[in-house]
Amino acid sequence: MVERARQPIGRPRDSRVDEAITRAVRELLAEVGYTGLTMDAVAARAGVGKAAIYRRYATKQEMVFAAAIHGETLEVPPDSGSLLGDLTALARVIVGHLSNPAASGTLLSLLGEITTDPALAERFTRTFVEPERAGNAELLERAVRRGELERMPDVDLFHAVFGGAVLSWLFISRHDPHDLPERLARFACAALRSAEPHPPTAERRT
Amino acid sequence: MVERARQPIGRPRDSRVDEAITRAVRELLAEVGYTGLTMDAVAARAGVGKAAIYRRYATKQEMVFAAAIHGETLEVPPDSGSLLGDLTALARVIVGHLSNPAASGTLLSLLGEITTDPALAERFTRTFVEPERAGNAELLERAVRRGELERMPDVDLFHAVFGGAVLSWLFISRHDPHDLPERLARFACAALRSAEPHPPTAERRT
DNA sequence: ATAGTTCCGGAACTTTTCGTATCGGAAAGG
DNA sequence: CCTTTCCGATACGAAAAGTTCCGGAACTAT
Repeated sequence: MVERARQPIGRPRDSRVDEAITRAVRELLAEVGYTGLTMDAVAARAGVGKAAIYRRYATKQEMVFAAAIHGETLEVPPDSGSLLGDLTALARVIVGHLSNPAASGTLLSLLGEITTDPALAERFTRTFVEPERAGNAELLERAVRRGELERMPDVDLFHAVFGGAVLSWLFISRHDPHDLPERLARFACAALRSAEPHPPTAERRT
Repeated sequence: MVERARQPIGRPRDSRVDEAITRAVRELLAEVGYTGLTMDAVAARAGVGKAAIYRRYATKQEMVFAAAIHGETLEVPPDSGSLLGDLTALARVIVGHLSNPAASGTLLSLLGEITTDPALAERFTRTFVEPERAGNAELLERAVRRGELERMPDVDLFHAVFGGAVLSWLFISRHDPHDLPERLARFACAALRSAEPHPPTAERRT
């Protein structure tokens, strides 16, 4: 009853095959999109057999998801000394990631699939959404500690506004992103600074 | 040589077939999503032959696009008397439209396709994005005329922020939208009101 | 009325793609 | 040496997109 044989026996998997598959998926996603991507094309470009792919991923959906999130953690930008500077840097990080054609095409196609697949939605939330929300919260906490903000803002709302604005700017309006970070950061900064419960009529003042 | 026969001859198209196809597409999009939608399923549910579909739309993409935007013009909410009220109403309209499972699934899947199809992207912009941006501009102009805003804000940025925030809230964060309109309107209103080029140091004053 | 045109639902057909299975061979452990 | 698992290659069945034909119906022009 002692579970001992933890190391697998048999020929081990070739890590170069993993890398070739991931690279092929990303290239093809950028070129032909999610619906245009075929398993045979992935196998051909990666120079592997289809069996090698299905040994790793059960479905095309799973393969694409894995390739899309492979090491794609948005890092929190370093403390710039001001909320406006931090927000500008954050916007630049998001724009940078979403400007990658492979990542953007994958993200949008995945969003379409998510509406009908609760399990995929759950994984997406844990892998993508939660870490980014936590990063945003950290950035806002710095501003509170700095004294730029009196209290902690509505993190959920800020997260939706900031990420959603970049998403909409790039993929719905399809504008040039070159000066978006400055404009968006100024907009968000203004909103956060004047986040008083009741604006002009100061009914309660300690 | 006189071009006279402008009215088509032969059996006219049955408008009930158009309606049945559109309804079937929307129902199926909500149930199985874009990639899960098949032409055979549309034909079966609509109770029509596939030939009737292909007589109207050349491709699946075109059919879905047509069904998605069928009379889906976001109307500008009536003047509520204040910018905050107008923004809350606008957010409610957007949330209402995007909460429809058929419309939301369609929109997201379409976004994924758009990344690899410039022609589709162009049509999407003209049909969806431009009218909504114009509606936002009208709403902001009311606030300027009312005196709530000193000058016209950055409409492109506002449009991306407002729509993008709802999009992200619903489909990326996947939160409950019931109190989003109020929170988002307050956030955006605060940003718009304090949109001064240089905040405290009033260097130029006429 | 009748001929010509276009529509209708239904069904057969071709091509493409997903996912599985099978093959000979290679790389690891027992 | 033997078992297991991997490898690339290929073949296969099921499903689905898109095309095409059918017999019949509806509408226009003559």
